[in-house]
Amino acid sequence: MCPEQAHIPRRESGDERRIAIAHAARALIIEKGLEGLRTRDIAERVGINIATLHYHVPSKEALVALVAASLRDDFKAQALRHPKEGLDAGAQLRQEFNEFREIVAEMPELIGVLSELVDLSRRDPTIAEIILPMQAYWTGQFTKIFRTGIEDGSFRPDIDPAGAAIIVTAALSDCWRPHRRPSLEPVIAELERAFFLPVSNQG
Amino acid sequence: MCPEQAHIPRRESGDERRIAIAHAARALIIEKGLEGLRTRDIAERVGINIATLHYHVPSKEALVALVAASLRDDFKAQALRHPKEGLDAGAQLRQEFNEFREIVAEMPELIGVLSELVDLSRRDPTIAEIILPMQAYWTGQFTKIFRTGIEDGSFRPDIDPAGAAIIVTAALSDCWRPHRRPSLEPVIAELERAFFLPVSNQG
DNA sequence: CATTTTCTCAATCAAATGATTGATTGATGA
DNA sequence: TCATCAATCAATCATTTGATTGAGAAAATG
Repeated sequence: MCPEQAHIPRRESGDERRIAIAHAARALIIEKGLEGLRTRDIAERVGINIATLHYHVPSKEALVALVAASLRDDFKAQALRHPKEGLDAGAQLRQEFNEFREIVAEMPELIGVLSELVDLSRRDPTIAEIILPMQAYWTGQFTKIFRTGIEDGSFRPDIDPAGAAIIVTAALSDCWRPHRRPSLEPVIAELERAFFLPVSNQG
Repeated sequence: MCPEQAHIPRRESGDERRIAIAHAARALIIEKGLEGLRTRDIAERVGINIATLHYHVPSKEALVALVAASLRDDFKAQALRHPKEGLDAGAQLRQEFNEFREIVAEMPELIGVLSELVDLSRRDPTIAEIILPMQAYWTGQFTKIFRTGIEDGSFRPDIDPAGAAIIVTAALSDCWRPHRRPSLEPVIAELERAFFLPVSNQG
């Protein structure tokens, strides 16, 4: 009767499974690209049958949408972990840079998958609905920071906040790519010089 | 004798066919993404049989490499069309911006396909061998321009040429995406303000 | 305990897809 | 005129791949 079945495949709850599936999918998108993403590979990495995967996530389309939502949740959680109230514009900008450093260090796949899904958004409205607002939010954060920084005189007065925000997010995203990774710090430094007002006694 | 047979399936030379295949593939990569690229679709768009396509390009891998090489050739041709000898650094930078405007206007798919292949380079050494040097060349052009512009005093003296070059290429590439396209001019303007020295009578 | 719900898998399907085969056509040159 | 070769296609193959079916085990519910 074997009261102790050593190998009992621990039964996960639906949410846990879906999170595990999303994370496996993210890793596989980085490894093989969106064009190399296979439901079988995901199931194998999670350690479940393909049918089980389809039980939790009905279709591949839904699966990619799940990945998109998972990115959004991680981004949101990360932003909430670093409140920016009470900081001046300069400190807020440096805070954003630090958050990006943290993402690159702790969730390196996040930016890469995001960039693939931004491309996909061009052709897939379902994904666009999740990804574009997230990207707009990130750019918007920088726009706000630049606006207040111009007002309080810590940034160059002739900055176009929206344009500068695109430059910053584009440059940071670009530095995610492995062959650009070593350039992250020089690029951040150059961004600071490009927007901060030159103050002799700044630091 | 019917000297004009309206429907004769004109027989193309190998090179012509390969060029046509590369262009069809480029268009399809933009429409469906790398993950949606199908050899059948390419053959259909060129107007040939799949077997004929495989006669000219042995495998799908070779086909993507062909696309990469075709991008490189177009880039090279475009660069040669705009000689930069004799221009000062400021004019050279504006010249580069104009070249980019021209690419966006006349070969809008070029930047998009390039960006997909840069991603692919992370996983495919064959593609990396073609694409990364091309990307490095483009960045290198900006690096040189910044170096000379610092020396002749038209640019901010504390610019890090390599970092600034990455910022510029990343920002321009980002503005290729359709939802960013309207931001191209503001971004270019902001890039100029970020690197040119403020001169009251500059024009 | 009985019933229901949740979760899991082996087996299988149907379509998609990259690639090949074997034959045909037209041009070129000897 | 005939042999050769580049270019082309219809038909077909072998896998891959997203998805389904039907059955069963574990947990929750009553």
